[in-house]
Amino acid sequence: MADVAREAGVSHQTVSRVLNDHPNVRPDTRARVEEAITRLGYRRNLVARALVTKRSRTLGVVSFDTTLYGPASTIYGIEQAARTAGYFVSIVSLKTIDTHSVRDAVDYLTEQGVDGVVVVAPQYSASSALESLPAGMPVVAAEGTTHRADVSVVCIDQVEGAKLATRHLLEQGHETVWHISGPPEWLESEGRLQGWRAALEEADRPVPEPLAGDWSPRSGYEAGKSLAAMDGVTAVFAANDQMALGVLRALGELGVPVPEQISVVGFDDIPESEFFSPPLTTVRQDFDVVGRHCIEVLLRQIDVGPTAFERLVVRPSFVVRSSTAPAR
Amino acid sequence: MADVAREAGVSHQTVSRVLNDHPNVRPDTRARVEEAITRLGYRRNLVARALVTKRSRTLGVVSFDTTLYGPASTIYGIEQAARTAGYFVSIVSLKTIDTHSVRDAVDYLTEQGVDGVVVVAPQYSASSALESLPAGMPVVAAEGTTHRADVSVVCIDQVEGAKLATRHLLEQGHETVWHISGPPEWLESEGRLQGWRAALEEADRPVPEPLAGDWSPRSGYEAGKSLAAMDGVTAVFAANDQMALGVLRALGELGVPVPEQISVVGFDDIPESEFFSPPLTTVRQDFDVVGRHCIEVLLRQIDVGPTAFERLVVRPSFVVRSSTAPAR
DNA sequence: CTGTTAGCGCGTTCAC
DNA sequence: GTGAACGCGCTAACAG
Repeated sequence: MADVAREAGVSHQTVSRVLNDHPNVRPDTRARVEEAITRLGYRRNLVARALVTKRSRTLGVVSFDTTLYGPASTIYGIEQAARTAGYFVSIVSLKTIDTHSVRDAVDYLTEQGVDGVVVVAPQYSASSALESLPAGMPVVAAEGTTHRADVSVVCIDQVEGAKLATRHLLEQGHETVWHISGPPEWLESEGRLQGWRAALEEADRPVPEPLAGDWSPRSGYEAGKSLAAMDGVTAVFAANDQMALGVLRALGELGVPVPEQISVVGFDDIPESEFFSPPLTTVRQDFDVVGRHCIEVLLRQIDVGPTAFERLVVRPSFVVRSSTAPAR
Repeated sequence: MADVAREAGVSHQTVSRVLNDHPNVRPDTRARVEEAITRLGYRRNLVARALVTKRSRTLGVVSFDTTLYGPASTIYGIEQAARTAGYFVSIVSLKTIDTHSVRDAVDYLTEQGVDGVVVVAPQYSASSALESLPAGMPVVAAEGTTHRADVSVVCIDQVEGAKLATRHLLEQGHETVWHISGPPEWLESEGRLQGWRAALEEADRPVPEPLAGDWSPRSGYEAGKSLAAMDGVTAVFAANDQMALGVLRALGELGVPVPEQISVVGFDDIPESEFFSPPLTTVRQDFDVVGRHCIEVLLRQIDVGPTAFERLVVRPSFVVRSSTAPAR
């Protein structure tokens, strides 16, 4: 910066003003400085800037297994929105999620001087970790829940999504709908289970015992085999598309035609679902939007202060394809 | 830090020494300082530290569409390895990849003061962007290629993987193998195309015109329909699993039995492949390992200086499942 | 409109 | 083994 100042024949302060779009700079000095900057290929040092402004313009993201479609898409949305707003994104992906690991990750990010943190926290354990976070750091939870008044939440309405799926099946004339649930520690499992049960009860239908899955195609496959062995199963709602894929595979192996004999619905609408055999009817979640909302909320919190607690719920939509049909 | 020093009755230098595990500190003073640190809940300011050491302990990652399975897994590996080594990871994911956007991303990261950059650059355009990067910044390319002597590369042997797939099909007695390729601007498309062609030529077989895909299941679906309409097609090698899924879907729709009439092989081994109908024979890439290697190489480059250029090739493996069978 | 001065929180170099 | 001074590159506050 000193070099640029010398080159342009001004003080380093003026260079700083040009860099920060300060109004009080004469156009021609500004031009001289800008020219010097490009001539010297000068890049400012954001670390030094962060030291004095106490703002690093970096946001932290803590997530569990960024390899999964949901987290990956959410983070993508976060990153795009953050960069557009001029922020960097520093990521920590946890293999095991518990109160300590989330706390540690946030501490770690805090040392680095992040201005705020998004915790992608679809598990109860992660959500409870939110409770113990140090106050003062702006935090928003994506897909989480919390009792704290100073932590904002952005999430997709899981209950509504499950209702959409279940009602669709009921409208097709199915007597009831079986459910393959996700792992119990996930909020999304709980929400989908609730929505499914509520839709069934609203329609006065029997509520079968849900089958426990773990999000993996394999668990869906096992559940699918169990279902095929039972009597009277005509409609299945799997808590995600991977498990629905497993169901499709199991039924295919056993020669049970889908959707003729059994209708199947998933949840997520991963890019592959449209090309499953048969193409999967599913609930679409717009993770991108969730990511963008997270950044909006977080930046607002950073800028206007901790008063601006918000809770944003994104509505899912329903995609009908060929894995569902009217009951015979 | 001043507070801690006061609390422990020492100077802030001594606190700094304790924090950095400096040997010249008496055990009891060290204990006093450590106690003061925990009592005050002190966290050091890494920004200030970075300013004076000129090391931010942050690594940058530039990637295209982090939603895709390959990049997401690679980045996961990178993040794990980096954090283990005590580094932060700052991510930039590009929606369009060209020389300028990659350059801009690296510049952006440079301003932030990253100690090194991993460019996940499976496209030619990204690779060519590597050529124009400013010298001095340690850079490693994951899945890229470059003529620069100061940029290390870590990649998976695409040619070998394609040969594995093609030879497997040939060994099953198929006369030749058809290929659905990825988009031409991707290095991986090129490598897989080459490997497929080489394996065919080695065995003195006719080389059919490849069908152009774009990685999406839809493009595989279209290609599958074309293939079904042709005579004598008994074996297909799709350049990724998503396109293979599309092929499976198209053949299923048309009533062409897989693998009885047509055998299908994919590439990547995404978690879903095992549960396709039928389960997909495919080439497995260990993205995790690639990510870890990238960090190893990058850190070596940062520590020992720019002399340590390396090129690391990871071998893919082959997974036989039920989508391939002997030719009739 | 522009320059001067001070200091952000730390590590490094020297004294002691 | 420990402390005092100095400076990393920048912005804020004030002076001119």
